[in-house]
Amino acid sequence: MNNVQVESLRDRKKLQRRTLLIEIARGLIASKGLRSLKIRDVADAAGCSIGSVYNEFGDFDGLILSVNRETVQALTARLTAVPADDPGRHLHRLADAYLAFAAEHANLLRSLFEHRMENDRPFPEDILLMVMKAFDLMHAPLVRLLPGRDGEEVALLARMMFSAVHGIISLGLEERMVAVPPDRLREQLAQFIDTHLAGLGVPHK
Amino acid sequence: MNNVQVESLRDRKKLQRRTLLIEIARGLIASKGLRSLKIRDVADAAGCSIGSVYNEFGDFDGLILSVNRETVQALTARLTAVPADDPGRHLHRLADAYLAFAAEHANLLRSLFEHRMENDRPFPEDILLMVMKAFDLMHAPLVRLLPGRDGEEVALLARMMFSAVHGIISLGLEERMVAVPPDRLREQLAQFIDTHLAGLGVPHK
DNA sequence: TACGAAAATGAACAATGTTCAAGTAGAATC
DNA sequence: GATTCTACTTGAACATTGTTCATTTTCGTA
Repeated sequence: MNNVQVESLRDRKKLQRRTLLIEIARGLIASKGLRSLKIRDVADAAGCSIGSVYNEFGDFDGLILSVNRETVQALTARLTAVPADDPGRHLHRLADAYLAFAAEHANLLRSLFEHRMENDRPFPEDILLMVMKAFDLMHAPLVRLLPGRDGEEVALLARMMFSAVHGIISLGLEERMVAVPPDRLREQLAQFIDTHLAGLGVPHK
Repeated sequence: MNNVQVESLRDRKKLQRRTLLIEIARGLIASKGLRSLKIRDVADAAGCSIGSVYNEFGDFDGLILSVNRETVQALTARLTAVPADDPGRHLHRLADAYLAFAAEHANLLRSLFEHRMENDRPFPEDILLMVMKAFDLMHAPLVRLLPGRDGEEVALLARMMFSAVHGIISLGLEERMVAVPPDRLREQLAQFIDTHLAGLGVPHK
């Protein structure tokens, strides 16, 4: 069997529209929040019928998940691009990058972390893995900063630090809860990481 | 004017039903998640009409907010009841209490933090204040542990620590993201607080 | 060109939040 | 106790929005 398919006109148009639909949905979520996203608005903006959206994504959740998938990909790409020179600086930069992404795409990140599936359907494995991979990015620098410590301990520590940073950022940016200005948040995150590293016995430069 | 109203039969029934409706809505949110809450289910379970729910809460958001209001009250009560003897132990107990509450009422806490209002309506002031007050509970022990430090600095630190604890717990309990067992989380939180205090220069007992 | 598979369509349906005209029950007045 | 008035209750009807599917259209292939 030949898996190298010739890209037909049909395939090209299909992919093009899929991309367009995700693009439109992302724009709507980003600007007005997940709760305001409507299938009909997406279909209208894309100039196609509601049925085509269903044909492409199965259901509403499918569309949302496709947007969320790309969100976590974009986040991971951004975090992965952070230079990994000095491990201490690496941690700070990871936190900064996360903050910048969260500030720019607050609603998209909320959609990723807060969206619940209909009827307890399982959360897609691939998105879960990508989130885990993002969580793990603090692992490498922590290993370098804490040589000799138990491997699993450091892994848990990495996940915990990431969760802490996530909490500080997501509550910090929550407008309804008197948001801290991003610059102020940036300082706080830096202080948080320094303090925590000091507590772990890492000498400060 | 006399504000001491005689409690009429009408008032008593009204309050009784209001309480019942909130009770039912809370039970449904707690057991099946906010997304599964339906006005008709609530009205049916309470043995009244849909219209009466509207009459009492204005709209769907009103009902949800009433449940959330009681959730934050219950949380605050629980955190306030924590003994405040030694400031270090106080911090640990606050985190433990938060964890216990979150583990017992995961869906209610999600409803409190994740529910978005329709059409950008403002978040109710009183709930905001109660959440802020809960955040502030870490302030007093930190002041005792860090005498001589700038007041505003400590206030920000308290909010940051609370946010970090919130992040560790809420991501840690997220089943879809491979939840950490509560006992394991408890250890991690204790370690987190100890490490952070050490980093702040607080001598460990 | 003719045929068949795949996709697109949108009317109809289902679920669910919301409104409101009409009815009912409790309070107030006599 | 009867009457009147006010406030509450009701549920049918409506509006919004996710979902389905028979029909039509489009595209690849023989």
